[in-house]
Amino acid sequence: MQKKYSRQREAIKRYLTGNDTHPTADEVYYQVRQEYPNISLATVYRNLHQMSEDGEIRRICCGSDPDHYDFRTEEHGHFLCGKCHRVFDVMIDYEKVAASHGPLPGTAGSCEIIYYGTCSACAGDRNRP
Amino acid sequence: MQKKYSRQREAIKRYLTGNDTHPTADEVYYQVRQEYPNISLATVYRNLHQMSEDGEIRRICCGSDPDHYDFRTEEHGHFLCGKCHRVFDVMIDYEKVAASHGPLPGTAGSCEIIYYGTCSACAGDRNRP
DNA sequence: ATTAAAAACAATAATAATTATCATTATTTG
DNA sequence: CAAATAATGATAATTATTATTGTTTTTAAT
Repeated sequence: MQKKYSRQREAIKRYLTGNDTHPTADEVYYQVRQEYPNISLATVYRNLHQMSEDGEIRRICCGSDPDHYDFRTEEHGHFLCGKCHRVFDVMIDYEKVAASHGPLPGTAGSCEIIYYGTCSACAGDRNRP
Repeated sequence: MQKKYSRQREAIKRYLTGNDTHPTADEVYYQVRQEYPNISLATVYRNLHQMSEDGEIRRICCGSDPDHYDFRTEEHGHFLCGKCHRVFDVMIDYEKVAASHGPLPGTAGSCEIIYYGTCSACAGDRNRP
């Protein structure tokens, strides 16, 4: 099945690329809807999935949060804020990490490093009761 | 709501503790069923969730696999085999890891490190067509 | 430009994993 | 032992995601 162009996919990719907050399928859906009001959520999922398969983008599975998507494909880590549910990039020296773990039970194709916490913005506005 | 004893929860905990393959809720369900044939899947989920909240066990969210549960609560990493879907422990020196990443966008409560690949057992028996 | 073939679409049904509800049972405490 | 309440089993509901299907776009060839 050779790939064909689609404006919907392009819009999805464009939104992802222009945004360093790594959105979920839902967020992409609501944004791209501005431009294509009758785009289907299934189309968003289909294209996000396809593009990650093709290595064009990266899917980030973080905890119980729905999957987020990242246009940066180079190896790097992430930080999920438990309050605003945004995902931030974290620069990591993977060579150093490789040197700091014990033997693996097989061969690894990839390594995901995710920090869970509260981002400084959310820690700032504490609206106490 | 103060906690009460339950034999079902004990059986779940016992199975988890006696097993270093980190099972999913489903696997726990089918095992504990041997002992308590009419335990409910909801009971399994409820207790696994509750125990992770209480810090008695750890929930491992790995990729698109259903959640796995680990009786070891000390900080360590994991390796998910994409073929047999077993999760293995990986010893990691977190101090070294902390020294190998850039600044975080907030304060992290935990850090999950997961390797995705194929375990040696599964790499061994390659039944080619 | 027309048209035929294939891929992508919108709408929606289906699935999988997990959580919530609720009436009944088990555990604790007096 | 009896009252109070947490835990259970059964099942409904929810959430995120994938599959299906009939229609529309895109591509390539006339």
